[in-house]
Amino acid sequence: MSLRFALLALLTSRPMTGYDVSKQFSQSVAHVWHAPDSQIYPELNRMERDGLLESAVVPWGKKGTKKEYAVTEAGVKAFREWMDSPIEIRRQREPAYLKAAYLEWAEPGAARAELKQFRDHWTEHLAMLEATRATLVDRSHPTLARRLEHYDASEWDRIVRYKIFAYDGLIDQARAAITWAERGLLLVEELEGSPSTEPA
Amino acid sequence: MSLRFALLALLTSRPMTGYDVSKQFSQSVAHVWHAPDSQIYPELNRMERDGLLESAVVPWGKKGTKKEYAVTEAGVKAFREWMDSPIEIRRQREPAYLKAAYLEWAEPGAARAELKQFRDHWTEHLAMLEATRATLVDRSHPTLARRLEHYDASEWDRIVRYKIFAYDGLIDQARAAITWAERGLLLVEELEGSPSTEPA
DNA sequence: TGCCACTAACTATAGAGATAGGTAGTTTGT
DNA sequence: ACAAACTACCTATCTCTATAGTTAGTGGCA
Repeated sequence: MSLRFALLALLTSRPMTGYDVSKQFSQSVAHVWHAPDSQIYPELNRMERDGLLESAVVPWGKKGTKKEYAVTEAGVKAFREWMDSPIEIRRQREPAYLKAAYLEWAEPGAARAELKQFRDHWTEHLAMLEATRATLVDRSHPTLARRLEHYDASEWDRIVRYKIFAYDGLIDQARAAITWAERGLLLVEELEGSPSTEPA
Repeated sequence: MSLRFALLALLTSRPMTGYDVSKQFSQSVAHVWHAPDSQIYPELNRMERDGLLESAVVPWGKKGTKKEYAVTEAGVKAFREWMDSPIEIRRQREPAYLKAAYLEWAEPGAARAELKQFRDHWTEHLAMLEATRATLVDRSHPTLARRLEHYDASEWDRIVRYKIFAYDGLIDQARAAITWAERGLLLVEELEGSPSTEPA
């Protein structure tokens, strides 16, 4: 059910169309919670049906229209309630660690390639996270800027520091993943120097 | 599709009944890939249908029987192929980081409680991981011991070190999560010393 | 003999999520 | 005038996961 609250979180910064939401998602909230637009549109509909959002049809060009969603009071209440409720703990489900545990079954070349792929993915991801973190620190992040408009300047520091805190957590994770993959590469070099032997 | 390969991984150590698998899962592979038995039983059936496993009905007590699954050659082949294929990258989907980014909406008390809950969950999890890691290092881990029987003693070190490597990654993750939660608790103390003010 | 915890093996159902499409209007550049 | 890219909004389908049951035999002990 977190998708619903990720959407509420985003829409508290300003009203948006489904399209806006799906674009914003890939730039900001997605670092924290990813969703494709095939999930976003139906969920927005359901949230409107449940009274958490209200929509206004606004003209777009000559003939076109678009639907802009705004969070209702009930939506704000639901979001606050979720914020105050215990977090759901996610179960471990990460193919990389599963594979790592059985690396004796892999071709040395494949093992190396996979560890590199994993490291490179996280390196890229880390760069994105650090770039976004920087836009939070200097407050140039567009969604953040829109969000701060609703608040008194005395609150800004508090709000921004929570966002940075979230990114710091993600950055730590990414760094840990990269370090781990690099250790893995060294391990494969050490153990698979000669052609691998097969189990009996 | 990783469940299928997690099951294959486990069953390469020795043939097992569905019940064994679901028990073993919670003790070993589950640290790396969690699944409830309502997923395990149907998946084992499908794997048998697909020829990756073969089952033998063995008597149990006076009237009872049980079904023991063993990996077929096709199963070994499928497992090896999966091991050599690129890892699927999981999208970020972690409610804790989502919440952290919007902590200005939470009651200070609730924010503290959640961060503590998160930290305590990971602390517990870390203890379990470290305990399991220790049984790998001294080779007292039962599933590992059964697995090593299929291999020449010269291979043991290699196999064990990959398992330890996987656990090291999980341990790093757990430690990072705990450190992050503790930083969060300090942050909440710093920012929420006085009663929180509401957005305009 | 009766009870209880455990072993064994599921089923049913709903919701979440991934992948892959489709349709129609708008804006921009050539 | 036309194409290409972008905005807007979905739908369909399949698989994956979570939660909560069900049914039946086993082994021990009070």
